[in-house]
Amino acid sequence: MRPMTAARTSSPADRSQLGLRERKKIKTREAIRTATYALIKEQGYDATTIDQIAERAEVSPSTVFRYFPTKEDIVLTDEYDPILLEELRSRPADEPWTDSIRYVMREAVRTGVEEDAEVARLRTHLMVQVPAVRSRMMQSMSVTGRMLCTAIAERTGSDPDSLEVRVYAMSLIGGLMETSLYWAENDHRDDFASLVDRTLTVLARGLPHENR
Amino acid sequence: MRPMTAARTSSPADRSQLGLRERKKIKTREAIRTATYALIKEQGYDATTIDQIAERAEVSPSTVFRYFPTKEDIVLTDEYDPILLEELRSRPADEPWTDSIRYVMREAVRTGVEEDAEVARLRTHLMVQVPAVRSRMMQSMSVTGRMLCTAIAERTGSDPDSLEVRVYAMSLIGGLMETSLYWAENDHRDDFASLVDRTLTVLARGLPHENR
DNA sequence: CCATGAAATGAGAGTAGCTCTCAAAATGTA
DNA sequence: TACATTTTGAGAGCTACTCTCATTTCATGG
Repeated sequence: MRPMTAARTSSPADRSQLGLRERKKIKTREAIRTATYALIKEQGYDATTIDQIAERAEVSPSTVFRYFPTKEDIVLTDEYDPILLEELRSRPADEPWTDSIRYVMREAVRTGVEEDAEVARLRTHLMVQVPAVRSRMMQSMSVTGRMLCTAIAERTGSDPDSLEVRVYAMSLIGGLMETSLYWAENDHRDDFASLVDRTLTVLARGLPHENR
Repeated sequence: MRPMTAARTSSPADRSQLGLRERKKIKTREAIRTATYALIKEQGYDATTIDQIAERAEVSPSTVFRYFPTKEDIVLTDEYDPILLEELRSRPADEPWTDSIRYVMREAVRTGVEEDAEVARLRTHLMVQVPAVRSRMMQSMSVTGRMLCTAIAERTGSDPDSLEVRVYAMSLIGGLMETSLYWAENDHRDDFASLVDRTLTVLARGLPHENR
């Protein structure tokens, strides 16, 4: 999951371990991202072309596509899923697993937003503004959903491919997606962690105070 | 909502009422859709170009884009939302609204699949196979989600823009989306209405038989 | 330190979705 | 039949994205 978090650049400690080649690749990746963010802030998403990004990052357009499959991915890509899965597995086995999910989600959100609040805001903002970005986000969320399925199945001893587990996971994803949009639409005024908390409560107990 | 239903072509009775112009427009629209479905069945989605579609439908490529904003829309577009909203409003006020939703969803699904089972299958199949189609579907589902927000808010007297209502609606949408995918991935062997029933149960009561 | 192999990059051509403009054709109306 | 409006076609143009191939950059063993 990566509701709207910053890039998880490998820590500087690791980087000096790597060969010149690897380090250069990381630098290029960052250069492209940085250039993209800057250009989008200046001109908006649609007005920013790959050629412009390439020029500012001082690479060729070909290279941009070598690093990122699509324009949306430059803004969004990150790999939080394995970390999330790891954390979910490391929760005590006797903890009710809905609590585990709540804990892990809150944790993921916290580190994500804290790491680079500005990028988090830009990303959610683009999710609201640019349909292509929103779509790409949903797509990556659904990958996270499949991962959640395996985690939930492990924990509950059920089949990860069963309709029930899949529906549960995707409803969770859908809810969290909407939470991100809500946050951005309200100009990031709310505390995102609290919003996530409320979301998980709704998902667990349904809408409050109504004739259900 | 339109989980994977057929085109709602206006009934023939209405059509003769319209002028030549309107009738021709409807015919063109249908020709483009028919051509697209046929070509996709022959060659697959990606291999089918707009030019081919235009040629088979005997219109110019420009006209194709005049009728459908994107290629995905040729496969997916329909407007069931108003009907869904209408049906939801016509449910008795004292019925628990979760029951109303269950009833309306089941009804929508039933008419949708019955209307043209083959198209329903093709659509869900494409949702699984083609990321662009899936994305477009999710996008249109989220529109349905907003509509659901107003309906739920009407019924429960809550704010349609509140986080809780929005999260609830989108988790519903996410769950139903996954149901469609599940149906297609299992080669449409299951009875779709039953799947929807199970989905709504999960959403209402969570996963069964587990340590929650 | 250099030669050899591998990996990364750049240049460029090509495809297809999609937009926009403008003139021609089809249709409704007086 | 003549005029006004709507619909269509033709075509130019933009951009994301793919693929190929030559060139450059780095790693490594002698």
